[in-house]
Amino acid sequence: MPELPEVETIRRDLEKDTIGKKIKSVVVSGTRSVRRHENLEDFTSKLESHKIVSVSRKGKYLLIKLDSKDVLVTHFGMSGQLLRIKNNKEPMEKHTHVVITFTQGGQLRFVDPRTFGEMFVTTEEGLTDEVPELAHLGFDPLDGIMSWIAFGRMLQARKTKLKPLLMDQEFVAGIGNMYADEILFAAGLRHDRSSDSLTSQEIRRLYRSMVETLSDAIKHRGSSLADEQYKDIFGDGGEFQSLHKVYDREGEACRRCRSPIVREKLAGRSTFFCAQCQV
DNA sequence: ACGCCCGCCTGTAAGC
DNA sequence: TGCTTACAGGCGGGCG
Repeated sequence: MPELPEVETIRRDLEKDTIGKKIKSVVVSGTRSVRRHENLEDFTSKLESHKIVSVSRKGKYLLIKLDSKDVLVTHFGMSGQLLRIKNNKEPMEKHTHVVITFTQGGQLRFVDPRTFGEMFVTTEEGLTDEVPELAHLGFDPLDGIMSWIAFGRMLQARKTKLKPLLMDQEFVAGIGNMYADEILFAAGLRHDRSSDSLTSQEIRRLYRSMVETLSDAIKHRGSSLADEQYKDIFGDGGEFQSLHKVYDREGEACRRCRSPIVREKLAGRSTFFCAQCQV
């Protein structure tokens, strides 16, 4: 499940190797991955014969900007992958939904078994005017430093449980179920603590844990778990899962206090935490 | 405003 | 062994 660290890893790799490339053709199969356009022609024609000028990211959204001022937006959902293919003749992976071929040779392929992900093209202005999910995104935790006082005010302004708040893309962009658990462990805070109950020390710890956990995860090229199948553009997994403190470690010893990691179901989602270390 | 549930999907794994 | 069922979750929408 690509969250901020995984999308950032994809972004950095694409930036190194697709800028300046010109799109020759785009082939879409099925109706699930490109669903915002009235017709597929509208999607493909906005991409074909245009050059990639930059690759950026907002939260979990990948933004590939073109020389036409249009932007190809990719959201990975649960199982989306963007694969950089050097040889166009390589056999298609199952669940390949979009194939972008470059004039210089090579392809980008969007593969997505669960089809929660999507691709669409909008204008640069459209990112803030026409796509509410993007326009309403909260701050990016790695995009500049926020004072912990400002962060504390934001927490105070809400009276909600910490975990759902961290996962609220309108509050802070890019954190999903997995990194929310890791961040809360690092901060020593329980998932169900109310956001307006934190001491100033806890606010600082939460802010620092958020930035450090996400940065560390990027250094290790994200997390790949058995069933979530995150892969980078080369088809390789990340390395951060081996450094997880709580996520997917039910019953295993807490790396800090040795008590078993607890798993709870909340709103249909798994939450992993240490009942000793998190208060 | 908040918390929770559902539906959308398919691959994997547990259960019978 | 083989079938069926449960489970994983991002996110929008709906409900209490």
